[in-house]
Amino acid sequence: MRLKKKSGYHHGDLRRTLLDVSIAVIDKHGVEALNLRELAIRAGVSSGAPYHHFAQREALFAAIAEEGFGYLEEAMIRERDAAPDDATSRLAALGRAYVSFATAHRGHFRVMFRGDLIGELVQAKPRAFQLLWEAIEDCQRSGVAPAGDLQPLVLTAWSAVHGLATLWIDGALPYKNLNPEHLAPKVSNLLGHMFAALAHNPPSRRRSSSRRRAVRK
Amino acid sequence: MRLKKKSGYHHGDLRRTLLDVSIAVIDKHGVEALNLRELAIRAGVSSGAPYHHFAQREALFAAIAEEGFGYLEEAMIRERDAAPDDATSRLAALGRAYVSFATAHRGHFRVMFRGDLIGELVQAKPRAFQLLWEAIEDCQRSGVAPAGDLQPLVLTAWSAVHGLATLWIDGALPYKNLNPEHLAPKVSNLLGHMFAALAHNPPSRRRSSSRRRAVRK
DNA sequence: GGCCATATCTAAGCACTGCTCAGATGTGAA
DNA sequence: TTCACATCTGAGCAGTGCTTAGATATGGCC
Repeated sequence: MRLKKKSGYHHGDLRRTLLDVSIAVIDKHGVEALNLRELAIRAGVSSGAPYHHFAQREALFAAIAEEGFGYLEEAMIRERDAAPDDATSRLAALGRAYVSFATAHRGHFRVMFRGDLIGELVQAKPRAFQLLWEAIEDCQRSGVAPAGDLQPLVLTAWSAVHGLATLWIDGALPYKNLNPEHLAPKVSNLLGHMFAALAHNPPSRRRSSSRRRAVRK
Repeated sequence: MRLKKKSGYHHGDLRRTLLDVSIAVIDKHGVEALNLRELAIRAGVSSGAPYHHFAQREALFAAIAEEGFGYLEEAMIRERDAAPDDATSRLAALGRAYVSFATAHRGHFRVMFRGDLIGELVQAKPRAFQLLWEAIEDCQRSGVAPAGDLQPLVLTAWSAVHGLATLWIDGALPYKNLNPEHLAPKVSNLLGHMFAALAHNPPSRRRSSSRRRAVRK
């Protein structure tokens, strides 16, 4: 990870190298572990050099986030268009793509949704959201999502995939020895099936069927 | 936020004060903004004093996280036991409690699930998870959750509420002017209804009903 | 009350950050 | 070849987390 050093003085493509090394470090050790001095050394350059490409640390993060949102959108579109030609499958494909992206590009994802927000430098964010929105709209049109307000549906779907990705990346899942490539399809498919089931069987129809629950505590 | 200063020298309850000030700062400005020197000043104490209560910054975070997981569990139990006496309502109550806790205690929540993991100092984490697990098990017994493997159901439910909380706290939701007290019940209820619907209408029964979707792009 | 082991706090200082800046060094166009 | 410009160097500043020697208060003991 000490890319193309063209001459002794001018680096060649320092900007790209800084991004790549940063992403690798963040992927392995988290955002807070990124150190500009060490970053410069790894890129084979002096401590002040990075500041000619990124005014502050935050600017570096913003660039990584922007790149990440682009990749995410591409991945979602790719998987959606490769899925079987029904609305439920396409929705599930978007979900799979979201989680797959997050786990395959932890470095990007961590920066994209880091809690201590940067400010809204990133504009690509809503596009992934819109893909989901459209997919669920398609589900409604096909009768495989509940009719009515879209917002709760979209929010639930997005929250589910985002939560799964986040929990996995943060190592918060109590299931050890379980890979996300296995989990993501399960959750995504379940979500698709649940939308369809609720569309065919709205809650008012089975109000009576909830029996007393079993013992607790 | 400069609590009980008993004498000039000994503080009185510096440990508690440090925790409270930290939580307030993290709530407002994020984890990275917490500065031990400024923290000491705000607590009315010299820069070295905090280290007699927390060996390192991480130890402070660990204490906050531990406290947070305790509060979370309490809140979930409280809301569950106050809910109507059917499995679906109780599951929804747990979800509401999770999101409500996160938004009402941003400081705690941010530390509890901060990406750059601390190490597994915190043992309370699995308990909130277990509450969810048991609630969904109850739903299965009452016939208001799909039969079969629990894991995808639990994972989906947890991911949904965790994702919603996370997206909200990080300010990533494209809906501005919308409060989580409104969102959380919607998503939680939807989840409960979807579990019930899928239990009554498993996917195999309506394989044929997904029609062609509408135009795209 | 007086004494002292102990917990608590102070303040100086070390190593390491993010960031700045004056000046050195290449590069490409004229 | 010349020179305006982009790029990089390296020293240095201010602000971190953390350490440590020594000062100060507290509570149990007689």
